[in-house]
Amino acid sequence: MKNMVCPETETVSPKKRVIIKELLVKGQESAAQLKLLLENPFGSEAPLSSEHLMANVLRSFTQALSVINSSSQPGSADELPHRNLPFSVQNGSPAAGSAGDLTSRDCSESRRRSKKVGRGCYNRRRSAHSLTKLSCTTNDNHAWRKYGQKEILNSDFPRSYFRCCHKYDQGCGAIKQVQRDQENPDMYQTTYIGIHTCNATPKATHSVTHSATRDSHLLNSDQDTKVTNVQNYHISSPNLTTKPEFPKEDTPSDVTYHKLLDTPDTMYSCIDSQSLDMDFMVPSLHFDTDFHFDE
DNA sequence: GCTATTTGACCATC
DNA sequence: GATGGTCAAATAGC
Repeated sequence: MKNMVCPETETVSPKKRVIIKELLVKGQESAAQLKLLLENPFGSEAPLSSEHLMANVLRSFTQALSVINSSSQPGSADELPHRNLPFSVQNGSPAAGSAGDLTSRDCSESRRRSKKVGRGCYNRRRSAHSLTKLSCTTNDNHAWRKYGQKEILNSDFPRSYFRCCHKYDQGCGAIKQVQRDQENPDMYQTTYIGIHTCNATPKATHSVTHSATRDSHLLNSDQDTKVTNVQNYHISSPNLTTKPEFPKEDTPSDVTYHKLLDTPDTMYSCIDSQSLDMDFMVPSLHFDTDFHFDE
């Protein structure tokens, strides 16, 4: 959080400054409440549960970051980001799937006319806001659709590419890349790029896709009523996965094979990698997963 | 028949 | 030219 003041904030309008300040203050208050709750879980009189407070923290900072980021967008409106806004607006980073996705959709039109024409009219997402997580599971309770897999140089395991199932129906531009950890094959390195702009709540995702339906007996039988708070990040063993091995490939074809972590979607996907300090937000929390923020 | 996954090809970036 | 990200036809599963 020490780098919270981004260059973009220096160009934002006074109106936005107020909004950003309010959001940050709100987030800080929620974080403080969460800290109290965690320090004294039984004696706390906090009106909200830890997961609600966590969600509030994340929501506040996410919205603040979105406002900051949107200020760098030409023609961006002076208003709070809305969940249903097109990905390009909310995400704030043209490379974070917005330009790429939109142009890809445009290109898909021409692609129908000619297979050879229009390919490659997407942008790489290297500069997109991304978050890398190392975990024994790849499940984040979102509905993802695999769209590619690639052998990576100097890596024993291929990298799988997923995008949100609501890319086309809701324009959600969130994607993620999953790759087994080189040193510890039981662990998965998951990189989240872009943010979820879809309305689908994580729990509802099982009914969205065939794949999710197929695996819903793993997803929703008991986990989604159980795991809703941060304590569930403490996965003690990779053996918790219901499908420990992937016969055909080294990365999961569908993350829903794994036990749920029920991670709040915003935890991964709505964080500006340059300006977030998790320790500031939740100083006493410990996650089994290692968060690593890319540049 | 519909939908998700696989996989080779294409293309942008480095 | 090498590498990585994405597309889309082919295939598989329900």
